[in-house]
Amino acid sequence: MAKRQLLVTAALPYANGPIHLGHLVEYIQTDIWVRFQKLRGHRCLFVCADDTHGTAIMLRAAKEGRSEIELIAETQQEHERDFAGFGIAFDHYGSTNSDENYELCKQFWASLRAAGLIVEREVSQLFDATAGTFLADRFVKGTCPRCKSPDQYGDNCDKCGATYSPADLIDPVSVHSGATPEVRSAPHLFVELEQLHAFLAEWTQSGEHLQTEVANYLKGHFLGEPLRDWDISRPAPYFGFEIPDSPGNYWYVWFDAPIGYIASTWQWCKQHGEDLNDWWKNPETEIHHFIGKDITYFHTLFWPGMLKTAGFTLPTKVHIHGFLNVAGEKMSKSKGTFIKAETYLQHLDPAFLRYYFASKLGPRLDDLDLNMDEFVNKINADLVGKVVNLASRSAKFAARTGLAEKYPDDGGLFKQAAAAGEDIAAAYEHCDYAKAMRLIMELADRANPYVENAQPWVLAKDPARTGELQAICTAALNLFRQLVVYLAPVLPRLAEQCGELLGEKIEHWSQSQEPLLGKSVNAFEHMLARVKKEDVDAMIEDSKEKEACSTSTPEVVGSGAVSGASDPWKDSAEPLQAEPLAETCSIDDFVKVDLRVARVLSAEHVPEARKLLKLTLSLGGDVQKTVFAGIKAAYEPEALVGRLVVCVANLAPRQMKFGLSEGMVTACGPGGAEVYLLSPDSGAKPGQRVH
RNA sequence: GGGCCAGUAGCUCAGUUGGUUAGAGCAGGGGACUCAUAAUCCCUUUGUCGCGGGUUCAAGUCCUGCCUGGCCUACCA
Repeated sequence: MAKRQLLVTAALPYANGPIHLGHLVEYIQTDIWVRFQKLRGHRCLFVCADDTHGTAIMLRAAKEGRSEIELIAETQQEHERDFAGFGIAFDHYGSTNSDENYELCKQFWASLRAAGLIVEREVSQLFDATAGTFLADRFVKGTCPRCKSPDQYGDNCDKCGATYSPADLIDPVSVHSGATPEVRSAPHLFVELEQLHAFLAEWTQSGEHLQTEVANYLKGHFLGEPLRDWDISRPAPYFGFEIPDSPGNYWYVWFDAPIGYIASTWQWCKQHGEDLNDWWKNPETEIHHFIGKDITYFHTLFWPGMLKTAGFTLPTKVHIHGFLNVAGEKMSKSKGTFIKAETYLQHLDPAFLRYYFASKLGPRLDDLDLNMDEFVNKINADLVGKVVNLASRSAKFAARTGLAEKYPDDGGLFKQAAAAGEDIAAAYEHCDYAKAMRLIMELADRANPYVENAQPWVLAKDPARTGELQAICTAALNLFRQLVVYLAPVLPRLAEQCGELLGEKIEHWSQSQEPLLGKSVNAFEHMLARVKKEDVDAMIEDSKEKEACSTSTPEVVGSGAVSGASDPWKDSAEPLQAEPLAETCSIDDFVKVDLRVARVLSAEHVPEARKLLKLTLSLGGDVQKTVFAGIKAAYEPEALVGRLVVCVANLAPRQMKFGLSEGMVTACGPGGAEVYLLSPDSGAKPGQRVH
């Protein structure tokens, strides 16, 4: 087989938070692929780095009263510790805040300028004079200019769906300081990506570089119309690199982040006396990016465009995966399913998660689900019961005899499993780890009955039959070792332990093709402990507690912080953080809103609507209102009929696709299935005003 | 509304270019063994292959319409 040269990257984690299990899907997926390629004898370099620039880092550092440099150094240390804990073996882990990255950014920039892709335009943006910074759209809140809903973000209204610029908001407020921002205009630099349209259409649609569903997505959503200019600069103050020919302006974090892939490679090259061009300007080198579906846009349009313009090698493949759900739902801090890497490692063996993810990961970008019962079962049944059991049931005997000189008749098992190697390798190569694990476990399923039939424990009692015993154990341990070679990309620690047991390191895929003979066998030591459900439960419990106390402090915006000392409920600070307090309003402002108790007379599904229920409310007497409420995911219509709710009774009626909505019912919660209607205490009567 | 994916045993899934009687693991039931981490082994129950049409000698597999779920996107709130 021709030796390939591969450069592999995983997405750069942002230096603004800890690694959690969702991140680890990607790093484990990538690490397995890299280990597989190395095991196959290819030259493979795995680089990554912390993504360190941008407004979020700058503001957090300010809030914590320290420098950005200090913050990103500390975060990077934590990230590297967590990755090491899960056996993610980067060849180099850098930072986007490096000299090499700045140097490369300048090169890319010069190329973009030379190609005539950069244009300058004035952009009006809200400016927070208190915090001294321009405000990205999501850092401004205010009242929607169209439907007058309060507390909307600066780019669009999640009540009426209007899109607008933050300057259009009524009574805008900076999320950072609570100050009223002012409109300031500043020159911004844009990349005219449309000039590369033909190239990007060809590159994305060639069928070679992207999963088909991704190619279709891009075709349908972006490439069908002119590509929009990309605003690539941010005015000072901004934590990042200043643009050399545009003083006072900084490259937007998404410009320098992917360049960090190259910068990290360069740092490795410097340390190892290699030439960067051999990796990034060499058509023989394959470049593979592993990313999550949320950053598809950047890696499949901007990034290839930048690489093409600057004369670097384009990615051979961009491998895109889905998100992680836990117990069938999005990870939730309050439910303890938002599990940090660090927390996991306090309770469970990283090998478990590596194997579990491997058994679930396919080549598509479907989301995957971490189901705790399945997790426990898979580890115990597959790894402990099937694979490791082969060694633990035969190694004790074999320690006495050593491995035979000649491989015994095992009914063709070793040969069959060796022949399966190419299928397993192909599954790894195509990122179909679920298939690879399935194939490997099929082999394991055949190995245990062999031992069962051979009854080594009977032979062990008869000294005259030591030769037979040795033969059986030689087969059993070789079948075990063969499985471990196939599993080595997923379970590197198990591969090491197998190497220690049999006195020969596992270093190459080809070791699965020939049995190991004539070696002594060391004393068997436990390789994997069974997973206990209690440990899993404890981890989840721990994730809940951690969250409750860790968020009470500095990040709460505008909190008159409740003292934590006498708070027996330990309510999380998350909801308030997710939606900071609105600007102070006067009593006069408040009385404009006429809240009334209302009884739900009827509630029905609106067949064409995804989120809406149609409610008929009574305000007493014969006053009724029809209201469309976005609570379909949370409530069954039948359950609402007869109950009292609080409605906004003087809201301007609004024509919706499905009819006229004459008010709204009050509810709280993040949305989706988590919506909680307000109810008055018993005794309230429809029509009464809420004061 | 548009795009993509999925729907096969109680659960998780396999099923290659259409080709015998649709499979595996787990769970359930019965038994065996005791080398092994209450591990293992043998036997065993369960299927309108989401639904309806069509192509074909032959459809889980191909085509088409529909239903359900997921993700994305848009619109409307």
